[in-house]
Amino acid sequence: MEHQAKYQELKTYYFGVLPTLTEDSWKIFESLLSIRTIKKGDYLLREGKICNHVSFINHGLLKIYYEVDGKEKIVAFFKELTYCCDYASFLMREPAETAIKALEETEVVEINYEGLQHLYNLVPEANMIGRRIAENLFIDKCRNSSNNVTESVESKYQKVVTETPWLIQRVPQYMIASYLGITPEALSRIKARNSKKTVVTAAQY
Amino acid sequence: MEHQAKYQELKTYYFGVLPTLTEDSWKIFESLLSIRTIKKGDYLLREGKICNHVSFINHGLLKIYYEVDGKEKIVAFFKELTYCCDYASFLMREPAETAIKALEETEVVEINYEGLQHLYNLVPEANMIGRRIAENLFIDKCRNSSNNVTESVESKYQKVVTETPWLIQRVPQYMIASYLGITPEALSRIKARNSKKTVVTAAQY
DNA sequence: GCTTTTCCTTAACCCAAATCAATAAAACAT
DNA sequence: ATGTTTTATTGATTTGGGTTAAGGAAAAGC
Repeated sequence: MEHQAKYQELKTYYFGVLPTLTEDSWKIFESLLSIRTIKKGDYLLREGKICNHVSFINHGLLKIYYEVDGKEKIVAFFKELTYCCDYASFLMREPAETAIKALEETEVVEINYEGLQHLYNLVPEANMIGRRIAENLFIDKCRNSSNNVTESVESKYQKVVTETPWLIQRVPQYMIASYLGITPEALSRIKARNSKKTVVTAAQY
Repeated sequence: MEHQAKYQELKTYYFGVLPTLTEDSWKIFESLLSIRTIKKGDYLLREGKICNHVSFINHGLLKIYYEVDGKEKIVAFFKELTYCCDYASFLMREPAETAIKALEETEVVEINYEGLQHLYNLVPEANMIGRRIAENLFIDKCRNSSNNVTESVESKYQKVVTETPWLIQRVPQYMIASYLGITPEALSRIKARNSKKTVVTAAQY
């Protein structure tokens, strides 16, 4: 099967750190997966729809965001070799308050809600994996909002620059601004201030 | 045993909505629990320590907060019949960035990290419970930060007033302010503005 | 190549909330 | 009850980011 290599990737990156499933369990899991491609600018999930899949990204880049009085508030970016989902909508079976849109041509391997419940029933060990995934998601979310509370916009931007340089490369600055919770103008000013500082500092030596 | 009633409460409120454990599994779980009381003003968890327990609150009230340049940033309040933990520290076995402090005399029933892992090993169904708990925590966190992004300080305050009136009763206003991410002065002004509005509105009829 | 659209920057002005400071009101203790 | 500490309010001032608007740079389209 052509997709075999994709699934192998998934197995390695997604579950590599997790307790391994038996070959049989893995087969069951694999049988529940499907592949989807999303063109740049298209939606993986539309606001108001129930999120019905957990998607593992083979390649591409997506954003998850709220739309509040006409303006986007980007919550997160998802790139290849991570999973992507409005987990709140997915788990609660409620309409999503967010939308997920592809910023680049994207390919995902996904499992749908029924498939996952099926898996939990058929393969009890999968509960442990599900637990770890939920735990990791929660921890990430905690770190994230901890950052938002603790740090200034300025240092949040610095963190993006140093910790996720790929983001700067791959998305326009106004989306970074939205992600940081400020306007593009404000981010532009912050950058200007910083580069001025650097020049001054450099000039002193 | 004197604590029996306490554990019954826990069983009802904490696991009531969750798939029930068998009597035997429950016995194992129960054997791993212990009781602790925290005096008003004392810590359930100190910043920098690894959070070693998930605590179910029998009675009392706690706050979880960051301390950033001398000022508290309150993340959440926990009252009786909910669970309380710095889950990020607990799961990652990392020093907590938060502290948890009792705002009232508090009694908790808790399970420690080793106990919980032990439980997961002995009672595989517990993984499902752990999964559901992590999922719920994550969803709560999502809702919360969604709120923070989407809504104005004003409407966040209104939400606290209408949705968690007990908070207003039980904690001083400056902590509500911290929870909302503003200064006590700012909250005082919001209240003043609102009551003025109400008076004006009332006078018009 | 040139045009068009999209994105970024800069400036002037405005506003909500922070800060600083002083006072008032509650809560607590003896 | 009275003094002490803690909490809440109000005012004056500052500030960081929002808003509006305009011009420049870079990408995308043809």
